[in-house]
Amino acid sequence: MRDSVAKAMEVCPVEVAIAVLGGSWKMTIVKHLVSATLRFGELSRVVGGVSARMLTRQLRELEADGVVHREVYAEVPPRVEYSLTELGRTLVPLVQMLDEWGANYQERAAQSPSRSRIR
Amino acid sequence: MRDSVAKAMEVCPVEVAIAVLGGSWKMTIVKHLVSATLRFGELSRVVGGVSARMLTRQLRELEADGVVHREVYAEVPPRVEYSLTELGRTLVPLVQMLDEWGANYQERAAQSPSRSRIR
DNA sequence: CCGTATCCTCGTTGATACTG
DNA sequence: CAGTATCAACGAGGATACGG
Repeated sequence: MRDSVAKAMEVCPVEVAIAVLGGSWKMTIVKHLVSATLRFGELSRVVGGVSARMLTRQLRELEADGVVHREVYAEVPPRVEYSLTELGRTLVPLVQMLDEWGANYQERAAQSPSRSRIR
Repeated sequence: MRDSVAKAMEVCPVEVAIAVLGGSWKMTIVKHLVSATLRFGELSRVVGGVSARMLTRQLRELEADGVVHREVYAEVPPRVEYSLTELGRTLVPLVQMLDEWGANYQERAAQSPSRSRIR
């Protein structure tokens, strides 16, 4: 398990969940893998604005945390497919709630578009 | 709104939720505020191992994101109380799910205590 | 009691170039 | 196609000291 997750375990279960899911683009990745198995390049496209370097890193962490499965096909050109593990599929209702909450938050923000500038 | 949240809005609603809730100790703070209004010092105690500096910072961000309300009482000695806003209370089911998922993850990890050391 | 100010370190991320 | 290597820049976070 990753150190950040181990550290979260000493604090609170909610922090464990955040440690596993809180990385940049991670939940977006999981969200897209809910409905389909995707190749690296496909993920790169559906997740907007992520570099190959970051996408690789986030996928490796999700794999290390047992959420995502990585299947490599020994072909030319190479093909690598990513899918949710059994554990990953337990995230489905969570992803839905987060997505809905985020969308609702976005709507509210659109109604009062002030910026509070915390530094 | 904070820049990280604005940035997340351009990616995906789930990222918005993560941007608001993903900071260190944030969900732990929210979790504890679900059942009670708490003073700064009380939060400092129930959230383990957080410095005053970080706790202040996380609380200010949660306030900026409209999740937490900060009430200052002009007394000596000073008293500052933190509570959930209406928006913050919409997080309650989310916090419960994250807590359960994290606890379940922790149980699984306890059964296969391997470490994958991703750097 | 409830913070802020300052300094410093370390991890994370972006950009770019390269490879099996 | 699906990455890795390398370097530079940035920001989060700890330690410590101080203030209203």
